[in-house]
Amino acid sequence: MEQQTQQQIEDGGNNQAAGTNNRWAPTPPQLRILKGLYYDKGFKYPTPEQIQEICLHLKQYGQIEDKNVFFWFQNLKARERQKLKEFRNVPVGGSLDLNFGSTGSTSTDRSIDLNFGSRVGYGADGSIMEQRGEYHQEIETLPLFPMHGEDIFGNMKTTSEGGSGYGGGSRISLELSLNSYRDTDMA
Amino acid sequence: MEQQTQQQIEDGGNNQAAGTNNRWAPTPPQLRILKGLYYDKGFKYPTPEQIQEICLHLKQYGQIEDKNVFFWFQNLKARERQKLKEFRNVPVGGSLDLNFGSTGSTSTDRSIDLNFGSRVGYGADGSIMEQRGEYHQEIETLPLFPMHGEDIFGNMKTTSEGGSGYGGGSRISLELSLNSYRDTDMA
DNA sequence: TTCGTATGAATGAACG
DNA sequence: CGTTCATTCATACGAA
Repeated sequence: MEQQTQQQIEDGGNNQAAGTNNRWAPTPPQLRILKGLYYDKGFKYPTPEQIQEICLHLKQYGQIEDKNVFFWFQNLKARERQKLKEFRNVPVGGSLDLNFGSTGSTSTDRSIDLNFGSRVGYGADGSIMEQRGEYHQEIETLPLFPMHGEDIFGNMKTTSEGGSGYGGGSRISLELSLNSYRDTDMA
Repeated sequence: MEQQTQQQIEDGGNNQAAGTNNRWAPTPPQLRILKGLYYDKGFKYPTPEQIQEICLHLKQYGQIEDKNVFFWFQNLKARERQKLKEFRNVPVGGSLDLNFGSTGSTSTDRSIDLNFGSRVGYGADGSIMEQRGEYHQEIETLPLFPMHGEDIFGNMKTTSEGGSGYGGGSRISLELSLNSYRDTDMA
């Protein structure tokens, strides 16, 4: 995704250039309303329409965008969840170990679930191939798209709804497209 | 610097062994190619076969699996749509509320419009035409969610569609909620 | 200044 | 497909 998104936060007419406020921060009234919705009303899952509405109302208390409201709810939910999860394994023996609130540096014992292909029918291999000994650096003299004479179209389940009916007819154009991005600078 | 470039991507030689980091992160070349396909080529709906092909090609730029490509396209499509959804919606009353969207000042948003899905189409005047079975005109008073103070602490998921789709209801109650925090004093 | 924490923002992954 | 979850990056701010 574009990663230049979080820079200019659209001042609605009042601009201060020097990187003073790059990042939105809720004004006290905004924060009060948001918290009121979340905690008092238990309003935690606003729909996009409701996000707009909230945002619209909050605009009278300061500059704000839809995505700010969106992220605010997302973050609050996520962090509440996270805290609960970390409280669960507090040693019941004795000493309180209040290590929550840290930025994930504390090694928690959350089991990593590499559930693969659970629902997404692309049924790939699922094998985590370790990186090769040396990293394949992006070389300028990248050879043309290597002939995939192998049967790469073999183990695909094709259960995706995207099945347009054809079975690889557009391979040529895709190949060309991929090749056209060998070393263009657009990152 | 107009880009903060989420570091974490591809430590340049040795990806972490299994266990430390599970989440795939596109390397810059991979990102470049993917974005090129999506934006420049307008390639948004890869078939499973094409996903494999793309993935195979991208493997020379770092570890990657089919599902990563799959998710990448899914997420980009979803978020672009979500953005459009949040930034439209001028109140039907006719307020002079404009410049909702804003992040596009210096953004390299070269999103080439092309065949959307099969759900909504845009008229020449910018109006949105539902292409499904029926219309739904008035979006004024629709008691969507019954939250007025107390019994809301259940598990309200407020999934916008109540059957016929189209959220946008709940204006009344939300407004009330917003108004109720006009001048209360709380933390 | 440096460090730690709180939090906005981004995005990969997954659910229904 | 739209929405939600999980994890991480980035940054503002206060304490040491």
